[in-house]
Amino acid sequence: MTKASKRPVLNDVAAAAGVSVATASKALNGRQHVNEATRLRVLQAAEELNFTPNPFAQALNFPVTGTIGVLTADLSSRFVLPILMGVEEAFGAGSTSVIISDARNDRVREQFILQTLIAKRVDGIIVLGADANPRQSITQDVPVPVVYAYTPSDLETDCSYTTDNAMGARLAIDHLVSRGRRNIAMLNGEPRYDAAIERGNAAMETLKKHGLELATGEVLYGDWSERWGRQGAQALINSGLPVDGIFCGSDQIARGVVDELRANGISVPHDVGVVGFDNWELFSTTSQPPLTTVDMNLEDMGRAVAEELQDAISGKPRQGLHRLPVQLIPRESTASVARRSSHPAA
Amino acid sequence: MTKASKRPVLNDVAAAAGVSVATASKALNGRQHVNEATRLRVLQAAEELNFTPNPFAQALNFPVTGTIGVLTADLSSRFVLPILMGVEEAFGAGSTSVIISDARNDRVREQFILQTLIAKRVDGIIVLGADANPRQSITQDVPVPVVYAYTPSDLETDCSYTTDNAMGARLAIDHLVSRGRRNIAMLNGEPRYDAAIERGNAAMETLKKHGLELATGEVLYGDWSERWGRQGAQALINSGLPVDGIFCGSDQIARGVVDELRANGISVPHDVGVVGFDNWELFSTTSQPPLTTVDMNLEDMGRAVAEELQDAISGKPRQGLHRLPVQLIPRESTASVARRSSHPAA
DNA sequence: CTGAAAGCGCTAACAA
DNA sequence: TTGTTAGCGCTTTCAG
Repeated sequence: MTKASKRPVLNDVAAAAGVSVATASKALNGRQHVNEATRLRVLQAAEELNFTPNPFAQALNFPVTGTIGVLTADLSSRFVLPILMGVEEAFGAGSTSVIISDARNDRVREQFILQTLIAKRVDGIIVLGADANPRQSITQDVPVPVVYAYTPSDLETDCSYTTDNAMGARLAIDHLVSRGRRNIAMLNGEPRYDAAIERGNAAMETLKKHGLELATGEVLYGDWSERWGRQGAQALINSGLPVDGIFCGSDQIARGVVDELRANGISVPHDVGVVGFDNWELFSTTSQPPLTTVDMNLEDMGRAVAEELQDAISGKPRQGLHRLPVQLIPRESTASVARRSSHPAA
Repeated sequence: MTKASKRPVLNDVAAAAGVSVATASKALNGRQHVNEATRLRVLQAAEELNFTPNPFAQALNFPVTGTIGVLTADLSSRFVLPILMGVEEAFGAGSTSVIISDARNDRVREQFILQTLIAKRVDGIIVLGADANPRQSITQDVPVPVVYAYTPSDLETDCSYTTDNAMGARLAIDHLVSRGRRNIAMLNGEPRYDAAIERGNAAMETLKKHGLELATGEVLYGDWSERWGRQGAQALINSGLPVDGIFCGSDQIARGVVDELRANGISVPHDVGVVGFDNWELFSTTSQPPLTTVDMNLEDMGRAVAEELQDAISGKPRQGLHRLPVQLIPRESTASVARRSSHPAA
């Protein structure tokens, strides 16, 4: 009965190459003062033995450990996942590993997780929220750099990344106007979300720049649901206003709008152009017609945050709130068509 | 300029308590042969200094490292996330940390990730797939225990957990029958998925046990979409068959069915009872009426897999394919109502 | 250019 | 019951 073959350690490599561990170490780590020939021998020995250095032993010699922690407020959130994927991608390629913990919207749990993370000696922490309203800073509770994603910190001295909601609204309105729409309404989400407010205000300002106003005089707030989209559309229809463009606070709202309009014999995009927000493909691409919408590029945000944290860890911290650019995805719900407005009908 | 205060190490605790590191170690780890009084002193010193042991130094002394790896085929999959949350919850409470890596459906990337994980000395690996079709085993490529979740391994000697699709179909059919439905059709997903086949076959068998047959003679296969749900419903209507119950392979299909039936003036559940699969709340609860559906309890699966891996790591490996029970969630789409079938109409 | 030796923080025999 | 000592696997002076 043979003993289970243990993993090779540096000593084994050194022996196989006929050198000391010290030399083997230098050779493998690309240090200088090693004869090129011996370096090659060491490298080859390591290769043959299938040697990988024990990261725990390495960590013992270095101040950084090569792991970072991600603290999510709510893993199941649709916004969190893409960001997480971006983070994962940015770090996964390199040699840092990502420990993910979900606080499940529980403050107590969050504190516990933070303790655990720092006990595990993470080099830095990413705090990942599910909405755009600022949250309480944790930076002072923790001895490592922290970067906030999506949900910014309430401290200006922290480093946060979030979405440029105003830009999204601007793009949406500009797009509708460029498609010849002049009577634009906005069906927004819940006003208790900063994201909704930012989108709403920017929409109004942008219209003003075009010398226009909202068809309804003001932004219509509701919640983020399809149901509200249907209700809102119905209300617009009932109002008798000559609305020819609707900017929605989310794709779900837009989906409801499109369905309701169609149900009332109003053609999208022929009679009314509709723009959504989020590019949640489940809704934006399966809608009939598919939705023009604003994509927040959340995976990019994940990558950006990851790089920011890397920098902070290596001693180049930045501070402030960074708003990442968004992108308009044009689809059929605002396609250019010969329209009523060019030949004003009854 | 004061030097940045280093983290306290065991030595500091020992000094503060006036004992040696050895004693301090024993005291903190609950070993015996320590005077209760000194143990208390050590504990208190540790508390005051806010000491947490360096996990890397600990790992150096133990065969296990306290980290496990999760290899996901596709992090963005709706099925993967709940399982992941279960895993996270099961481990997160304890002291093992979970490293998540997403292969993005890329075999090459998958191999790379595996190398990385074993280089990081994970104690075990969970392979998390996005569908129920067996996948190639990786167990032999890796020196640690592996447990497969959702997507089982193609090796019977591996340990896999997946959904009991047959049970789901059984529950669905039993439920429809118990609600008095006798002319049941099944609109299933894509036949290239084992999950679809298993659900389809079990549905037929269960009907047979009730002395019934599918209203259409056979299972109708399509894809997993709302669109197919609408098409299928339309086809059933056109067929003129007296269908009073429809079992759908997914909630999305069911959603399409319900919408199409309503659009044709057919009442759910009054005229036709509809059962979905997945309990994807986005669809199941917002559908009108809300859907009776089968919940796969994926978070439980995550927990089960986590425990299984724990056991395997501590030397109690199990093998074979485990099918986890599912659960019927009754909602309005099959509510009991005075129905046509009791007073057969024209 | 190479290797012996010390040490990172902790645990575990073994003495005392 | 306690402390001394020797590692775990690796990196890094510092002699040679």
